[in-house]
Amino acid sequence: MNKRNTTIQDIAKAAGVSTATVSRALSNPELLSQTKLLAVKEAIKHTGYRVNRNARNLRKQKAAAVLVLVPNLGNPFFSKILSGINKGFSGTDYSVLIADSESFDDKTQRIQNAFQDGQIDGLISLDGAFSENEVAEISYHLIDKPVVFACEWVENTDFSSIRSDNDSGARLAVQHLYNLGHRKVTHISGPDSNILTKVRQAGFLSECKKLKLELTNESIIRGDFSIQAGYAAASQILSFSEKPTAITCASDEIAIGVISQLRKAGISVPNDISVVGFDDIEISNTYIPTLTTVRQDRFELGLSAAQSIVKSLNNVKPQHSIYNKVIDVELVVRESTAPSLSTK
Amino acid sequence: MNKRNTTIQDIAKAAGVSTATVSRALSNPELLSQTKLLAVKEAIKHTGYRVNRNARNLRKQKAAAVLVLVPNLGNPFFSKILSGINKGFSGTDYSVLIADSESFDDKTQRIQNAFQDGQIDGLISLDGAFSENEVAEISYHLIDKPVVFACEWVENTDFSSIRSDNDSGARLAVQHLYNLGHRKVTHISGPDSNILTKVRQAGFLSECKKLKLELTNESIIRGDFSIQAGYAAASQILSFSEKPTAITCASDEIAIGVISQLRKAGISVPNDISVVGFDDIEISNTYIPTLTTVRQDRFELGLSAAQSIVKSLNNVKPQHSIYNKVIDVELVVRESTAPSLSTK
DNA sequence: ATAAAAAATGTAATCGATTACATTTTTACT
DNA sequence: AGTAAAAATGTAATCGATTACATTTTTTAT
Repeated sequence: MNKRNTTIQDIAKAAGVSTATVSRALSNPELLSQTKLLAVKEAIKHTGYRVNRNARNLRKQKAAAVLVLVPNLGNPFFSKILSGINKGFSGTDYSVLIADSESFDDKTQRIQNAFQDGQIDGLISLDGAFSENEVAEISYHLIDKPVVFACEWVENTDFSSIRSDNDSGARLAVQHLYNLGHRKVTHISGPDSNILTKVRQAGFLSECKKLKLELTNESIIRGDFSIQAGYAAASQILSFSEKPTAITCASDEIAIGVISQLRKAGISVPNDISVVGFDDIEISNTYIPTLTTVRQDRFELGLSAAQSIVKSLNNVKPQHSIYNKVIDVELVVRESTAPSLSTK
Repeated sequence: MNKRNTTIQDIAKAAGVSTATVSRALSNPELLSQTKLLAVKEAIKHTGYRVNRNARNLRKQKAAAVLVLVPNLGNPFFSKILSGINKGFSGTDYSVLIADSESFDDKTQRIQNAFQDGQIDGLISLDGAFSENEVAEISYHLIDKPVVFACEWVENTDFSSIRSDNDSGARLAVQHLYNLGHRKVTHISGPDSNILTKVRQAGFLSECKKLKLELTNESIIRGDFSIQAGYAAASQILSFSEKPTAITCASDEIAIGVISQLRKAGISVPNDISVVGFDDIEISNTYIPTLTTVRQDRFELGLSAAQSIVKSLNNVKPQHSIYNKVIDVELVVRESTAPSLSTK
């Protein structure tokens, strides 16, 4: 009933070898003679033996696990990234732990603890909202531990990161609208402190200047990435004396909020105003109208992050090379944008 | 540089006590005298000592982790459930491991291995697609390990489960349409083998009978839960000689697909046909028209599942009581349903 | 004041694998 | 054949905590 676990000792006995040999069969089979290796394998198959992770990790001072820090697990935006991360670790023997930034007060402490407890070997953070202090703490305590940011990142730091080409994305949106004849474009951006907000907004402004589009203090509306922010922004736009003919948004959710709110006010997208989103989330292809947007490959983002961690974890000597990868984005033209009326 | 970890030995020395005392201070402080307890606490604070999880788990034969099996991590439907699960484990010292059913061939094997390796103490499965054989395997090998299904479940088994009241949900939808005067209703269901499909479909049929609504072989259209299934179903409906005046769907995604496709064919929702969804996913409140749907509380589903696992894990003697919880659903009336024309 | 019971603390075995080091066996070369 | 080098294997210490059991200290009751 209360049968003891099969251990390496049992296998050793069954195969007529020492425990060292069994252990080698497990992790360095090339060191063994065919005879013994076979004997051990046979014994293992026979008993259904599996190595005890805790024992191995204790001895090896490893965790065989990686923590993924998600800013808000409830937000579906992250699911595709998680899926990519999972894919990246499948086939390795790392487990993926998930934690929600929102669920604890002191992120830094929590991360440090996890490392120190021997719970994790590496960190993937989808959350770029770290203060200077926090970054300093992490850098100091986690030297030689692999940390990579995916999607978001922290400015002016030495952490590796995988990100989309947000700048190009913002520019592509403006160019597309420009080509459709639009000359008055407004950008609805994300929360001030967010790095994605900054980059996309900068890209927008820079491209507008390049194309000599008029810029006023009504050219940028601040929000967050939510549908509600879209509602609010739309209401603001409705109050402008001179309305834009097109809008670029920092997220698809904003775009959807905007479209829905504009429609309530009797303004049709794309007939009256064109709208471009950012992300290409699931619904964008089914919303009415379907959404012209900048696609970022969230799966790839997660996959690359995972692969980069696996790589540095497999290097015997922890190499400190910072790895930055920028993933191309793509403009997906759908129904929410149309030629500007003024030029028609 | 290569400083050894602070261990319980160091604390013992610093506090002038034995390692046993330190260990007790950690897990059973009530056994100690104030003096010693304080001394140990002081030493711990001073050194920033943290217990090594692997050592503790090895000795205790625990993992302090739980596996969450997700049918498809990329599907945003699950994110809110995950969020609830995470909440349920926050404040405990269990970690949450995540795995994607899709990413491995042999689910059962994978689960068993994780348990056997000492990687996990319990399992939450959001995936109800287990064959009889698989269930038998799991039941046999995982007696006394807490396993709970959330959202989906497996019929005729002794596993605990947390589920929404899918039957009531399906009935509420029909009643709502009935009250609006609809007498010809079609149900678009999910994949045949899926348990949610079965229950919601049964509820639909039963309620139709109860209300004496006409049922034909066009009353149920088979699909899966996707937007694409909605497209396909809409096309089929368009080909019916006698079209329904209302449609209930096994998911919001289906509903959105249907609405979008119907609109392309010039049929307006809700003016020509009413549509009810199921789930109340994020977009439902912003889609155009906003979606009348049956809300299931996904966060609560995850939270309850986590809590039930924590409870059985904390019981010293593994109790085998099967825990089944059914969570109420709620009909959320929005714009996609309207009184039937024929009765107006 | 003393025996018995209860509380506090300590000693050392234990969980199950890995690996440094030692030893034996095999191979290669003169 | 004899020896050095290489390969294979074994012995036993080790990772860091927990806990059974033993011992000491304190409390309680007579």
